Amino acid sequence: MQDGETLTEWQAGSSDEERPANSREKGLNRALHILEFLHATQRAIGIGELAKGLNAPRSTTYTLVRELVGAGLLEMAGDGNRVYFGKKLYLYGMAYMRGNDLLRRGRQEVDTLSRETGETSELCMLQSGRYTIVHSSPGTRPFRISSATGLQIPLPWTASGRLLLAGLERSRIEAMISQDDLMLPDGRKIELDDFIDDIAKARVTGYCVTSGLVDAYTKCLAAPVFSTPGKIEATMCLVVPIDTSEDRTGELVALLRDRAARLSIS
Amino acid sequence: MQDGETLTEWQAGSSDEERPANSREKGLNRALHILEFLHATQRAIGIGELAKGLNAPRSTTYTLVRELVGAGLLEMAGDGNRVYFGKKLYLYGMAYMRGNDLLRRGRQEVDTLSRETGETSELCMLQSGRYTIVHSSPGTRPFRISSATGLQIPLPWTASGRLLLAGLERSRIEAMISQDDLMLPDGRKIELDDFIDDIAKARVTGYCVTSGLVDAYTKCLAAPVFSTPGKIEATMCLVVPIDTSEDRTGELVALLRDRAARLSIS
DNA sequence: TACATACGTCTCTTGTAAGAGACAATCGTA
DNA sequence: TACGATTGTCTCTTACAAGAGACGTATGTA
Repeated sequence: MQDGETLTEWQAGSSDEERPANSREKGLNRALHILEFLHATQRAIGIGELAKGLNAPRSTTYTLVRELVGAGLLEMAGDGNRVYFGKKLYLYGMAYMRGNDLLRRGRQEVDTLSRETGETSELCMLQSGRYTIVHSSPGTRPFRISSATGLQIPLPWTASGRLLLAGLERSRIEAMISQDDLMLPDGRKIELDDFIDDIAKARVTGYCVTSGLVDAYTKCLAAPVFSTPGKIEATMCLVVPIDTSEDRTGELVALLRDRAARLSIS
Repeated sequence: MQDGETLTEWQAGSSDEERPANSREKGLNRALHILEFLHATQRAIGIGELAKGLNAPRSTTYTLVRELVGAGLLEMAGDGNRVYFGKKLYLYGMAYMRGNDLLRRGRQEVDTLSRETGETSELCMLQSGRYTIVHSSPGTRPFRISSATGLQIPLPWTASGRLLLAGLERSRIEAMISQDDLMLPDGRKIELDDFIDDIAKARVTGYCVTSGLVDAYTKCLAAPVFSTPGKIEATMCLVVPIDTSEDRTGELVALLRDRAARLSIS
């Protein structure tokens, strides 16, 4: 996990946060931080460790955890003094899914697409300014490139990222992308201008393909899902081996665009 | 929905709440109430209406909703001034599921069971003292008895309820059951003593069947899922037409118990 | 046995967030 | 056009929650 400094960065959504001092913090905010922290760690964690990770006072953390456990948003994990997400969050999440056509149908499309093609398929969305894998279905390859639901990746590293930002003004895009985001895992740096060009291009062609960005072995194909005409709400994407032939890539893109379009009709 | 009075009853989990007065309420609690309220209504709702429903001050409600929307736990629904659950809750919920073997495997078992039998199948758990359908799979009957995930039903109305309470002391059971819970939808009343007898019986036999409780047309078969030996963590259940033959019922119970036991090995 | 860390609970103070209520804007409807 | 109802924002006060820190206990390890 990151050190204390980065704490403020993955705060809740709203981009323009005022930072008066390290004075007292509202309980609700602390609680939201706790959830966000658990989402990042992806496993149960001790309360002390939690307090340290958030640099929140221990006493406050104990109180909050107790309240959240009481409400069912958190649960004490098996061994006794660790906490993780609770059943209530699962129930709320399912309720969200039920009320959200795009998500519900998108999951199905992704599942069938990966079954049909044998490739890893994903449904992606913009979530508080970050690229997020909302649902993914593994594919049948021996070396499958798995990526967990909820994983967040810098926008410039992905084909979907280029589509999700299509239609936004340059200034909004700049605000969303940090210098770190432009640095690929292997050390290469993407130029902001190139990235913005890519976005414009993706917007026109209606799809996007990137090769060897997140890792050296995969290609990423993405197609937009529209909510209202012109507004890209999500993307469907396929993650395939980088040596996939031109022909097959073309076929897959066509299929992908078709399925994504089907989702858009909503 | 209920009137303002019932508000205090479906508070967060902890059973023993002190109620000093209707003085100031903590922000976090208000927020938890909002989530609980949305879970009950199952649809987007206006902020004013929300404030009224919770009898919370309007100004506070606006502030909290803004914060929760910012954090992604809530989203403004399509038309503009209604709120409902947000993407974050879905992501947290999926994370919970991923970290929870019982739930993950339970969902699969339920799905296959309903496919194999053609009957509606459910995975149920005790959630903050209430019987909760955690996952359900429709079954293939023309008149299927559907019941949404997250639905909460009084414990005495169900076969699963009898199993989930097995092993608790009488006093704890009494504390969990209100007079309303003992009143069936058709007006009949279950005697608390009968209910507790049923629980003891279910505990011994290792399954439970109830007929025509929630409605006049269905029978409910349930089998326990153990986390640690002796501790019932969940139940699997089948909802079948009330005129299902003795023989078939027996077969189904056997199958159900087998599957539930398989889940227990965890 | 002593020492250093971590855990969970409690008490007390004070900075601040919850809430009352006023305000302007936007409805519908008579 | 006048009306009542609803919506979203803002200001100001004070009741109260966030936090510092002490305490007792349970670890591990030298």
